[in-house]
Amino acid sequence: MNWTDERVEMLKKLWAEGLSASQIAAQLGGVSRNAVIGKVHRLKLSSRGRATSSNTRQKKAPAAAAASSTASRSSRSTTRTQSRTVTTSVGATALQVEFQEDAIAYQDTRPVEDVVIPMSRKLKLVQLSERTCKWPNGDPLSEEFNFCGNDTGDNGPYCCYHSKLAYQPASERRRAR
DNA sequence: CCCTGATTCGC
DNA sequence: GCGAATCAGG
Repeated sequence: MNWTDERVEMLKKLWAEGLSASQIAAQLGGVSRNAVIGKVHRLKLSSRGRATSSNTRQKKAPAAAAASSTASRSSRSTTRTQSRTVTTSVGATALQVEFQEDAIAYQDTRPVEDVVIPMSRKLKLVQLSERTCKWPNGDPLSEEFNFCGNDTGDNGPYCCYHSKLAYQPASERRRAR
């Protein structure tokens, strides 16, 4: 994936908007967070406006590591097999997702159905990791679409609440809702 | 642990 | 120029 003008502009825009590198990477698609950061640096538009005054990097010199041409990179124990398949239509006709820097508010105070309706973190389709609830809210085609995003805490792909909804045992069913 | 940006350096 | 690996911090 090469950096076309469009992509670069998108990057600048998103970066200026204050989105994190990973979010930008996800939105652009085809690039990693690191790629974005690297590009940002090359474009010299780091710091994002704010003077990072307290930034006096330079600590370690991994030169030694570089010397080892052998694949001593070892391996990350964590499985990076996430399914970043967020294909939210990028077709020619289908317009890009565009986040529109919408106000991420909306805290509808539902009449509490039974237990407790946890508030979703209203995450865009980004920032979802192995531990964030992937329960979708709303219409995927809508701009309002978002994911719960709460911590899953060993409940699989969903948070505590949503995993119950998702895997209703048929027995515990009925009262819910 | 998860995430963030920052830096280095082989390609 | 690019970006993975790595570092450092929250």
